[in-house]
Amino acid sequence: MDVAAASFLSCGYEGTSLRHIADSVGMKAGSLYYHFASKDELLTHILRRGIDVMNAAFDEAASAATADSAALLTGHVRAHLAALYENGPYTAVHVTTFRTAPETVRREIVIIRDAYEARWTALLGSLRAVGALSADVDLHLARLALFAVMNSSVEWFDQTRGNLDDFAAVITRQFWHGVAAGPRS
Amino acid sequence: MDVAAASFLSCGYEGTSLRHIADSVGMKAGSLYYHFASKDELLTHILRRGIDVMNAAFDEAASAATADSAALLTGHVRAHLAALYENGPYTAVHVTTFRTAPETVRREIVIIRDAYEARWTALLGSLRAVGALSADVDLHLARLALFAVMNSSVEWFDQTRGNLDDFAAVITRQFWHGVAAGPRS
DNA sequence: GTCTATACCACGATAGAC
DNA sequence: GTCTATCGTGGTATAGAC
Repeated sequence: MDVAAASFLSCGYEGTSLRHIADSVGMKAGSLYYHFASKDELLTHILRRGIDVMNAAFDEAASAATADSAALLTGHVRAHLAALYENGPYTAVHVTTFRTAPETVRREIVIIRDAYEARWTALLGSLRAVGALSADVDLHLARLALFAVMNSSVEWFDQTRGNLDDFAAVITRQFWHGVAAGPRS
Repeated sequence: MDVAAASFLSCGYEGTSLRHIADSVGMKAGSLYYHFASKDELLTHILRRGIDVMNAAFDEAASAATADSAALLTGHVRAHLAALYENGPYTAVHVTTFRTAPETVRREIVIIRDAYEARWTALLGSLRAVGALSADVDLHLARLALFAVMNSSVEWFDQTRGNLDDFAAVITRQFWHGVAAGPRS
């Protein structure tokens, strides 16, 4: 499954062939069907596991309760990035391959995916409730923007060069305070 | 080419078949080869055109010289989004399909793509030079974050429901000032 | 649980008639 | 400029031996 996830990650759904996966692990293509009923089922398993990892990371970040809103958010960003980079390709597959997956797969996965995203929207909502987040930001848009930065980073962030804690901090900081100089107008 | 671009956009490189493209325009697959030497060349043409559109949009935004830095940035964001949404699928293909394109295609396109991205980094650099942008932001990271939000929006922004000017304004505002409440710490 | 062998299909691409 | 016809390849998936 590791090999399959890596292939889905870099080659996409249609670009991944069961023959190549089997070859990579020293098996024949037909043998894979002892473990999985179809290519779609294999991908579904991988995507499911990816979301499980994300949820576990979210749980851990949530349990480290902090009074400071910015620190709480940084912790969650760090957790999401860790899921993306430190738990094999399962989570990252989501970012790159969900889009082109067959409709049957998407319909099944989108449910748990939405649940994960809802946790983030709720997190931002709670930050707003305590007055840490500006009252006029659209929670939905804010979450999408944050996800966009975190998820797109799989295409350009080199984890061998940069520290993940620093990266999470700088992303959160930019999201939180913006890039403008000086005091807020 | 419109049909081909739409297919690359929604199905990806491997998921797009020349037979389907031909069918959609009432032709036979073989006939396409009178116009294009290969599938790769077809995709290359489309990606090239997408970048041309983006550059033209950037030019137009740059020509509308403004003293106000935030307004200048908003204009460029509006232009990039317009390229994404108002010029057929050519620009959007870039966001979704470049990643899984064959290496030969990517190698050719990445040059002009990098040039476009460099224009944005230069734009942000000039904003910092006039003191509008905080001195301690990483220009490269800031550009990537902004691109992440703009480009990912093709997957969730519904242009039939939202006005593009408003959308550009809200994205820029969030990027510029952040989401935190109250005065900057 | 993995193998061999294979069915069946869709793909990109080419050749040559019209 | 489009057609028909076809080649060769590689895809998912199945059947049955071991």
